[in-house]
Amino acid sequence: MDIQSFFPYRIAVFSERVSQCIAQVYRERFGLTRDEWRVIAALAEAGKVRTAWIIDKTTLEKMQVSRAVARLERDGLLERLPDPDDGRGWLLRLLPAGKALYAKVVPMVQARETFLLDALAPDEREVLDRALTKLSERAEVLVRQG
Amino acid sequence: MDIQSFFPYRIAVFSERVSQCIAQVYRERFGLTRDEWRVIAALAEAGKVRTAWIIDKTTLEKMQVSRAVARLERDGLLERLPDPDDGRGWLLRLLPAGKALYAKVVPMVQARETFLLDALAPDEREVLDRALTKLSERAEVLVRQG
DNA sequence: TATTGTTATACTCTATAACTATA
DNA sequence: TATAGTTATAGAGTATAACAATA
Repeated sequence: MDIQSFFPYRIAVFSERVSQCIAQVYRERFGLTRDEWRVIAALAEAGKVRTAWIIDKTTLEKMQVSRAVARLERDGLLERLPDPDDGRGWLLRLLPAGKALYAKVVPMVQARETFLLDALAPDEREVLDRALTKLSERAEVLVRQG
Repeated sequence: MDIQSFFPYRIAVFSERVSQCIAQVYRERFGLTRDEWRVIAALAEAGKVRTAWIIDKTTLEKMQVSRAVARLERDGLLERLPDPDDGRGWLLRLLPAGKALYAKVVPMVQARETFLLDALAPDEREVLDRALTKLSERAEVLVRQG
């Protein structure tokens, strides 16, 4: 077995590199952690939502979301409102400072995504898209079966 | 921007899931860390090599390799021999216990890789392969330019 | 003076679970 | 009894750089 052609290894190295491209923007230029960035990105498209919705959207654990939200609230980027439908939970909403930050980050990371994907022809992009979906389903099967 | 269709996010989630599939084998069943597994896998195909070669093959930092090697040596899985060509370095080689461990892990992780890739038709696999290579090159450009 | 590999240190991240308040 | 979210804590991983030995 050649590790460098082993698919899971290739994906891990590739993913690390792509993540670094994006992290250079949200971390180095805007001081956000990955979790904070994900919470902001999820909130920006949502308006006002419950924590559980964020957890689902971002693929983060409730604990990670809890901590990221605490930091973002402390920094004045979002607010937590009591949930009228469930006294245990909160509704989360970006504040103007959070929206402004998001508006600055998005074009930069989207430019990077575009630069990456421009390496592919439209039909290659389609195949890649479907391949990721199919592989992801199979990976989930394996993870679940242990 | 919808985070769930943002390519770097999709790749990160996908990669995490695939890594988990493989880690279930080498970590949960054989007690290896990711770095230890990479060092063993690289060594297994190489025979006797210098540390620098491992660093190159595994995409790990010299410090991570140094620590993984120290643990693997302590556990009797590999040995370090003085490098006759360079008194600063070492030659690394798997011991029988290391080879035996590798021989047990490989079929299991390869079966998982096969199960994943069987989701794709041969031509899809080719496109995926080329796409990863092209995207990876572009990502490296971005990482380097900062 | 540069390079190989080790060690130190502080920091972040992760995983598990206990805990509170409410349903 | 179960669930939403918080907190505690210990362990693992990460990043930076200092360091000794050798080139």
